[in-house]
Amino acid sequence: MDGSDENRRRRVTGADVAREAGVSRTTVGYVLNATPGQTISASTRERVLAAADRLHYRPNNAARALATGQSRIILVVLADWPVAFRFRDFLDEASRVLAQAGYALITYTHRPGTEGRPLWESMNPDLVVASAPLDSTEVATMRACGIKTISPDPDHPLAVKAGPDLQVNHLHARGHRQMIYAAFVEPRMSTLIDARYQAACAQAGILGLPQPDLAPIAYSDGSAAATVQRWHDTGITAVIAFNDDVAAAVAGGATRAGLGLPEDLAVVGHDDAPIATTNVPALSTVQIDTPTLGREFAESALHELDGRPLPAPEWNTTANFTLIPRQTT
Amino acid sequence: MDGSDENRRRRVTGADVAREAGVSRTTVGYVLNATPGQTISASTRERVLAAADRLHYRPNNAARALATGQSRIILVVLADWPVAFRFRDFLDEASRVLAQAGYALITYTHRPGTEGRPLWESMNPDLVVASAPLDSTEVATMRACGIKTISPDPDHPLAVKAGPDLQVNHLHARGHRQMIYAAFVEPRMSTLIDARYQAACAQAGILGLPQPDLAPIAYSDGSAAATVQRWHDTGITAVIAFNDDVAAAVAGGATRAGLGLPEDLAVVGHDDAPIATTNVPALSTVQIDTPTLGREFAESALHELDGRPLPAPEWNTTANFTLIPRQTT
DNA sequence: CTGAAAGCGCTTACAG
DNA sequence: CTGAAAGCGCTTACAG
Repeated sequence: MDGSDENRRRRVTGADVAREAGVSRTTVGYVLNATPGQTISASTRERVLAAADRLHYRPNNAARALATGQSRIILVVLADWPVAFRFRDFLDEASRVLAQAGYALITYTHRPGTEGRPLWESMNPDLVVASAPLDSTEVATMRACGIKTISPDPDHPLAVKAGPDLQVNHLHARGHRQMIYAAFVEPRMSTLIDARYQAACAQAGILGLPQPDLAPIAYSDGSAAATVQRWHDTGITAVIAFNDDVAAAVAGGATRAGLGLPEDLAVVGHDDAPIATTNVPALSTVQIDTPTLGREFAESALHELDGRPLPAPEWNTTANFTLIPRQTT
Repeated sequence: MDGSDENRRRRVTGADVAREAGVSRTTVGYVLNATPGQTISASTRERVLAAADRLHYRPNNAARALATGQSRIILVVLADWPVAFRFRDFLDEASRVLAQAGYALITYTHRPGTEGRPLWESMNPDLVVASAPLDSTEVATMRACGIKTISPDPDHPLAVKAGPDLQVNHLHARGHRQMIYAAFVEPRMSTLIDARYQAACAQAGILGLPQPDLAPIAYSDGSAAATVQRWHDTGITAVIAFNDDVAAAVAGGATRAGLGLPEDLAVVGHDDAPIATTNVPALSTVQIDTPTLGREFAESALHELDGRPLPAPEWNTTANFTLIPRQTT
C-alpha cells in the first residue's frame, strides 16, 4: 500500500528532532523524557524542546514499549455485563490517577470463545485486572507473557460485598425476614449477579435470616406483575434487587399487581442510578462513592506495578457505601 | 527492579522457538504468521507449531507493531457521556467483526484537559473513530502520527438522526404539534444531546411544526413534577425524550403532577432500555438494531484501513430503527 | 555536559 | 524450501 508508505515517510522520529536541534539522538531522549540523573544545559534543553515542538514530534509507543519492556497499558477485563451507570465515574477517576503516572487504562469485555485472541495477548499490557475470575490456563498464559494480574479475591472485589450487606441490613432493620434476591435473566451479568447474591446470602446468614432465593425477573415482557404476585403469595415481604433497574421492574410489577409499596412488599435497589430518584415510588437504594473507589483501585494498581505504597485500606470497608432510604422500604 | 528483570528473562521469544524447532527465526515467522507466498514443508511447519505450543510462545506486540508500522488497534473516542445500555451490543458486535480481521477495538472517553496525553498519542492506534467532532489541532496531530480518522459527518453519525426522526414523526402522527425536547442536565452528554436535539428540530421543520425547545429535567431532586406541570401549562402536549431514563423521569413527573399519560401529556423515549418496558406506564420508545449497526460500523472501519469494499449503505437509513408504541403515546 | 552504539523482538526483502 | 541480515524507533549503559 502506498498510502502506508506515505504515512511512514511523513512520520517524525527522534532522529529528526536531533537533526533539527543539532544534537544527538541520546540528548533528545534525555530531554524529552526528563531522565533523572542527567545534567543537560539549559540552552540545549531549549533547542531540543523547540525543535520537537516545531516538528510536532510524538514518540512511537511501540518502539518505546519494545525498548523498555513496558507497554504502560493496564487492561481491565470486565465480565460479560453492561457497564452500569455509576461505573463510568469509577473508571474515569481511576483513569485520571493512572494517567498521571503514565499508564493508560483500557477496559475490555471478555467473552470466552467469541473472538480470536483475547485482547491481553494482542496488547501486551503490563497489568491485567479481572473483575471476574479468569480461568487458570489464562492466568498461566499471562504470567508467561510477563503480565501481572490482579484477580478478585474475597477481600478485594470490585466492591461487590458492601452493597448487598447494606441492602440486607436495611431490610432486616425494617423488620423483614422473608427476602428474595431478584435479578434480570441476563446471562451477560451472571458473574456479578452471582457475586452480589452470594454476599447477600452470607449477610442473611450472619443475621440469622433464612437464605434468600435467587429469583429471575423478566423485563422484556409484561410478566413482572405475575412474578411479583407469586413471590408475595409465598410470604416474601422484601426484595433485594440486583440493581435499580431490577428494583424498578419489581416496583412496577408490584404496582401493576395492586400491591402497596412498601406495606405489602419492600424493595431496595443498588447503585443509585437516575431511575432510583425518578421512579414512582422513588427507590431506596445503595449509593456508592465511585470516584473514591476508582482512586483506591488506581492506587492499588500502582502498588502492584511500581511498588507504590498502598492507600489506607478503605477499599474493603463499607465507608464508601451508603444506604439511601426512599419510598420503597 | 529485579522483578522486571525476571519477567524479561522468562519471556519466550521467536528465537527460542526457532532454537527449539531447529529452524531459523525467519521460518518461525513465516509459519506462525502463515505468510502468503511462502512454501514451507509440512514437517517444518509441524515442528515449529509444536515448539511454539510447547514453549507457550506469544509474540511481542510492540515489536511487531514497530516492524510493521501498524498497531492493529482501533480507538473509539467517546464523547463525554455514559455508555447507554444498548451501546454495548453495538461495541460487542463491532469488536467481534474487527477481531476477525486482526484488529482490537478500544473505547476511550476523552475529557479534554483532564489528563496528560490523550490516549491516541500514547497508543498509536491505526484508526481513531470519533463519536463527536475532534478539534482541528487534534486531528492535525493524529494525521502527523499517521493515524487515520473517521469523524462524524452528517451522513455517517453514530446513528443520531434516525431516532429523533422517528420520535417526531410518531408524535406528529398522534396529532401533536406543541412538543418539547427533554434531556438531563448532564454536561457529560451534551454533545449527543445536542446532536439528537438538532435532528429533532430539523424533522419538526420538515413537518411544518414549531421548533421544540430544549428543556432540562433534573433527576437528582424531586422537581420533575413541577417541571412537567410547567410545560403542560404552556401548552406542550408531547415530550421528545433524549433517552428512556429521561422519558421515565418525565412520566414520573407527570404522574406525580396528576397528569394523565398520554391524554394530558405524551412521551416518547429512545433506546428501548429495560426501563421502557418495566416503567409504569410502559414507555413508547425507539428500538435500535445495535448489532447490525455495529457490524456496519466495523465494515466501514475495515474499508478505511484495508480498503475493503463498503457494505450496503444501510448505515444511514432508518432500517435499523423502529418505533415501539407502548402506553405513553 | 554530550554522543556512539548496542539492544529490545519482530518482519521481510534478498540470496541461496 | 530455508536462512543471514537489515531495519522499525526507541532507551540506556558506557565512554568521553
